[in-house]
Amino acid sequence: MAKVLSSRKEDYAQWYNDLVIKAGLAENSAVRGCMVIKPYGYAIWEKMQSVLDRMFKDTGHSNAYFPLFIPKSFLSREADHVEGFAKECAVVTHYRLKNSPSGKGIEVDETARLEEELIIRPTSETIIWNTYKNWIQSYRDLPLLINQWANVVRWEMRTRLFLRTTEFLWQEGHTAHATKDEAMEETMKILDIYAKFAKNWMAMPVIQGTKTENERFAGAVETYSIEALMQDGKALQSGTSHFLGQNFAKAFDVTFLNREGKLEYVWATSWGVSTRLMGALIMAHSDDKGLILPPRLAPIQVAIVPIYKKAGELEMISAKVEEITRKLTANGITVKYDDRDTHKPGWKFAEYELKGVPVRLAIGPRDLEKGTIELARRDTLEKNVYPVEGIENRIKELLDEIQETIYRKALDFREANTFRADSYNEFKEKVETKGGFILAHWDGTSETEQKISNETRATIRCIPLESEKEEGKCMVTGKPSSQRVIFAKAY
RNA sequence: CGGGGUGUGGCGCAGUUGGCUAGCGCACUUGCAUGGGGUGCAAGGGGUCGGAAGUUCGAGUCUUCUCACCCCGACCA
Repeated sequence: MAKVLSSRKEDYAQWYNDLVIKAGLAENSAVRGCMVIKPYGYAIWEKMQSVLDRMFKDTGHSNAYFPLFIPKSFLSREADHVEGFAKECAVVTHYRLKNSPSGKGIEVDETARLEEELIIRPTSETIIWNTYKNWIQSYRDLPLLINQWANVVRWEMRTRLFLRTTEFLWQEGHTAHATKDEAMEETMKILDIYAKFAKNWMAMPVIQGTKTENERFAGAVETYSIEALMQDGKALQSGTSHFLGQNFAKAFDVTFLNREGKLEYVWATSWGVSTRLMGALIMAHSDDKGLILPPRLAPIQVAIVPIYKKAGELEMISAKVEEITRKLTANGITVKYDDRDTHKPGWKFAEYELKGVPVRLAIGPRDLEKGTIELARRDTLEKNVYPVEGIENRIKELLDEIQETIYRKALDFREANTFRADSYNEFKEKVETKGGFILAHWDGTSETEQKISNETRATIRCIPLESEKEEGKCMVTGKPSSQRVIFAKAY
C-alpha cells in the first residue's frame, strides 16, 4: 500500500498535518494563517454545530448575531480584557480603495480614513454588553440567554490547521443574570454540556476544572475548561466557560431594577467552543491509516463498495445495494454507495480508511451467490462476512459499539498517561520522558506556576473539579496544598 | 520579532558543483486490458523555473535586491 501519511511515531505534527490535508478536511489558504475548511471537514463541523445548537436551545438559549466589527473604544472599556487581546487584534482603518496613480493595481485611499478604527472581533463581549445595556432594565428582562455562531480573528504568530488559525469559527454564549448564584450555575451548566458533548458525541474523555489566574480568560472572574489529552501526550483545551462576575456590567454600565426597586449590576457568563474541536477529534482517535471518526459525528457512517468485473454484475450488485441502503437509511444511518468505475476497490478501501468512515461494506458476485456481505470496521480494522439478511441491525449495533470502543480506548490512553509526581525532580522527569497529565501539589501562586512553566514548559491545565482533596506540599516551595492540580504540556 | 529552510507543470521533487534542446514520480486526458486491499500497458496535454535588476554570446543555474510560504522559539482557544 502506498504510504500517504507520516506515522505518529515518526513525526506527530507532520502526521496531523498530512491527515488534515489528505483526508480532505482543510487546507492552507492564500491568506497567511487562515484555512479553507473543505466540504468533508465542514460536514463534521456542521454535525457538531447542530448537536451543540440543540443542547443550547434545550437549555433555554436563543441564537442572535452581532457585528464583526467592534469600535476600538469598546475594547478598552474593561481593563483586563483589553490587556488580554490588544496584542492580537486586526484593525480596520480605511473604507475605500482607489486606482494607483501609476495605473497598475489599487491602493488604500488615504483620504478615506475612519474616524474611529474598527477592530475585527477577537470575541464579542464588548459589543454585546454595549447592546445588552439597552435590552436590560428590570429583573423581568433576566436571565438573558444568547448564543451566536460566528467567526472571530486573533492575530496569532504561529498557526496550525484547526488547532490555531488566525480566523476561526466558534459559538460564543453571552448570558446576563440577576444573581451571582444564577450566573455561576449557568457557567457550570454549560461546562457540563461541553463535557457531555465531548464524551457522548466526540467519544473524547475530558477533565473539567478551574483555570489558574495565569490561564484565565481576560476579564473573567473565573474560567472553567474541559481538557483533553491527545495521543502525543499533550493537552488540548477544548472548551471554556467563564463566570464574568459584574466586570462587563460595570464596564458597560448594565444595570437592572430588582424586585425591591433597587438598581444592581447584572451578573454575566460567556462560553465557547471552536473549530479547534476538529483538531481534538482528529488527534483523539486517528491512527497511521487515517482518521477514525466517532459514528455519531461521521458525515458518512457506512460506505459500500461494489466489486465486479462486468457491467452486468454491477447492475445486480447495485440492485442489492439499493435494497440494503434503503434499510440502513430507514434506521437513520448515513450511507454512501461508491459505484465509481474510476477507482478500484482497493483504492476505495484505503480512501474510506483515510477518511475515517466507521463501517465499510464490500459486496461482489461471490456474496450475491451466497447472500452475504463483507463488513469492515474502521476502529479495529476487523473484517467479517455476514448474511445480508438483517445486516442493518448488525450495523446499527456496531455503530454504537464503535462509538463506545473508541471512547474506551481514548479513556484507557488517558489513564495510562496520567501520572502523579511528589517531588519537583520526579515531576521534571515525568514531563520530560512521559508527557501526559501529571498530578502534583502546587502552592496556588502565579509565581510558582510561572517558574514551573519556564523550567519545564508544562503548565497547569486546570484544577480538577472532581478529585479527592488531599493534603500535601507544593513540590516546588513546600507550602501547603489541599489538592493536586493537573499539569501538562499543552497545545 | 529572533533562528533555520524552501520557492521549477495541479501536487511532490531532481537539475545549481560543471552555463547552451527543462526532466522525473504522482495526478490529469484517451484507448485496451484489469477489478475481493492504493491496477497494468500504450499514447497524449500541461511549466517564460516566485518577482525585479544585473553579469554574459548565452542564466533554472552566477551577483544584488525583493516577495512569499514552511519549520523551530516568545504569544495564544
